[in-house]
Amino acid sequence: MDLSMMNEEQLQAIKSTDGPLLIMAGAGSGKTRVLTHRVAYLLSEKDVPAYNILAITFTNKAANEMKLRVERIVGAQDARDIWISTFHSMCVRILRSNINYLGYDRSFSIIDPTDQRNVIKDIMRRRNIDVKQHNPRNIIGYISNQKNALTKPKEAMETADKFPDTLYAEIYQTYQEVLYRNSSVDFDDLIMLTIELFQKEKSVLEFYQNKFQYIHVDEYQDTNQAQYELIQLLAKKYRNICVVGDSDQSIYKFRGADITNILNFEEDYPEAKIVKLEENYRSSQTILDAANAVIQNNMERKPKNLRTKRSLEEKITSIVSGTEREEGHSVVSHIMDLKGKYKYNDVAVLYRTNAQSRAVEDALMKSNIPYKVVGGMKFYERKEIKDLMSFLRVIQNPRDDISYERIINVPKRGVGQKTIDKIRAHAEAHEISMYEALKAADFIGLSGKVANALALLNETLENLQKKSQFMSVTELVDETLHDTGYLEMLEADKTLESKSRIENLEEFKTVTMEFDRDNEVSDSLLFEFLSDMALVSDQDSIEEDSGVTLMTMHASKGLEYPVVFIIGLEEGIFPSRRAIFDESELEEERRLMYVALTRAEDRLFISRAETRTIYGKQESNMNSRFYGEIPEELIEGVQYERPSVRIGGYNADRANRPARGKSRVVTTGGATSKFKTGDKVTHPKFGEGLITAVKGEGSSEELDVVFKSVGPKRLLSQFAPISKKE
DNA sequence: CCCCAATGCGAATAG
DNA sequence: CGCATTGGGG
Ligand SMILES: Nc1ncnc2c1ncn2[C@@H]1O[C@H](COP(=O)(O)OP(=O)(O)OP(=O)(O)O)[C@@H](O)[C@H]1O
Repeated sequence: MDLSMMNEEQLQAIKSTDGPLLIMAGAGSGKTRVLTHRVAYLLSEKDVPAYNILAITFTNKAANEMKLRVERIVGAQDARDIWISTFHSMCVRILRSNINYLGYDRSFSIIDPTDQRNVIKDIMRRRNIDVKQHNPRNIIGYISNQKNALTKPKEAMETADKFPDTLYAEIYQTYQEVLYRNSSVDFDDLIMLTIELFQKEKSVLEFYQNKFQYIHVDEYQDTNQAQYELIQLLAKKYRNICVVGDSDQSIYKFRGADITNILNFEEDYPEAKIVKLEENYRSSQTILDAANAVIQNNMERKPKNLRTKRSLEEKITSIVSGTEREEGHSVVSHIMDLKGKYKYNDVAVLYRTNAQSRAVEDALMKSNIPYKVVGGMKFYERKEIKDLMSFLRVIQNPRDDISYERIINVPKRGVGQKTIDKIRAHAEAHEISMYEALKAADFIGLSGKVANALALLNETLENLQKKSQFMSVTELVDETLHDTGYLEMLEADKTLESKSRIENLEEFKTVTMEFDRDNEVSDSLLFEFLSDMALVSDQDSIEEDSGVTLMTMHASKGLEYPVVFIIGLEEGIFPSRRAIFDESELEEERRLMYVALTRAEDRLFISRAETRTIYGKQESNMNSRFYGEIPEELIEGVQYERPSVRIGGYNADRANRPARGKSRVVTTGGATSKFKTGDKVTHPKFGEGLITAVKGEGSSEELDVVFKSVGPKRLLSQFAPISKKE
């Protein structure tokens, strides 16, 4: 096997096959390449059977790419039995074979996040809990946290000691019962239930422990407690565990990721070997210098320095625009300037929130530049697609009342809330599913017309269920749309909207066709299709075709582009307003900046707007502190002003001054305002403060002020007893 | 039961 | 601003 293109450390990582191994891989140091070759090395040089190898990747796309690369090195035959997948896919696979031990059907559904929300709201409604007092979002977050920490409802109830946790724990319990009755699981259950299974059925755990003698985990810094536990269990017997990660790239704390997993690896496995990959093969020295400088502002980190053989090349270009629309146009004009040197495919535009894509999209569209937006409002979130998916889920899992309720009146067959309540009551009284309950329609007390319509629906579903056993997914979709009358309903309605729905369903069939191409017809086909669909990530759906790529910085993790734009570098946007006053959240934002910076190979553009429209209101934000953390000699396109204020340890020097550059200078806050971002003010009660944002205008103008004494406050300009200092 | 218009309220990152 | 809920008339 040819390993000549590997450097010394990479070789070490590849060849240290036995025992625990921690690969601390800096950005762009070739960890993906190392992981791939390590797996290939195990197969071809160490004669480890593919059957005994597990590799966990962060996305399905990465899994498929790794599979292909391993196949290219050792041949498809030798690679066939290897498990390369994400945590979630792995768990689906394990649960599919074993979930019956936990009482769920093996045809279980993976609940859609929207349905999940509806289940929570429904539970709240039944318990007369006001959704205005308790945001379902918080409850979903609570439940997710519990599951990531492997806390069962019972335990959550016992340990909850303060409101609203006490209430949330009860909702959690009911929620879990509802899911169980529906033989449905949510994303977090996939991991938690797999662990539960392993704990309950030792033989199953032993089976997988013996199977997975060589375990690899990519992006280990972003694993959560449950995933950590799962790996611990699996690796316990053979202790051949190789984890790869970079603690500076941990950006998923908000969904439970725990950076201490990677930091404590050496304690978990005292015999662990550690290999550091610190040579970056991706970026110019300029870009790397910027990234290193920024991340150095994080206090809670082990020092590390990435090196590269590349030299100081083109400087980082700073773009300052008046509004977000102008920012979009600036980005586009810079992209046009790159014509000849780079293709559209080489360019990525990164931002903090999905909503920021809009202005860039508009500008790209006007200039006829092809582009693709990753994530955001997905194709699969459209009504017609969700309806179809609900039909398929019910066909696959008749216990899935959650999906059944969605389609029970689609197309319209005169079923309303009253009818649903009746069926539900009957189902609950007899501890059966609604679908099952309808077989006894006569006893429920429905009107003849409705009862007939529902009997027909059930018959249709039963037939489709039979068809699902021997049809391809594409065929089944066609049959479903026809038999249920869904397509007919859309065709009968001649509106543009219905036309577009039909088109979308056609489009959906290209997805099913691709799936059918790769998968044999079997009685597991529909299950696999549905679980694959549930687990697609944003990165998975990045299309290959030419165009500029727009995505959040989170979605960009692991990717690389010759040209990168980072937009919206403003306090309150990036770092996010919600992170500004919490040191550890701020460090996470900074790591996100680090990830974004290190995506770039050659050219990097950093951009901000003086004012932007947020929820219909004009706001003006200060320059992002991250901007100020990049050494100025690496940046072109901006002149700096003298440093001035310093508040709460935040170096406001360059950062808070409206920078002057290529674009043009805009006075923040508008001409009518007395105050502008960056002004130092005094307040009779709060003392000295700094204006961090000016919103709205005239009498409704609001000021965000950070006071030295009391921290952040929002004041109405008109009434605030403050005066400008200096 | 269905549909539309008015209203009111919330608001990040994601599998 | 955009979505979800709500209330009234058909
Ligand atoms: N030994 C090598 N010689 C030349 N190029 C290499 C070598 N190792 C890796 N590379 C290149 O470096 C780039 C970065 O590799 P890779 O994507 O694996 O990095 P990474 O460690 O996953 O980065 P990140 O953590 O930032 O996502 C790739 O384009 C890869 O081809």
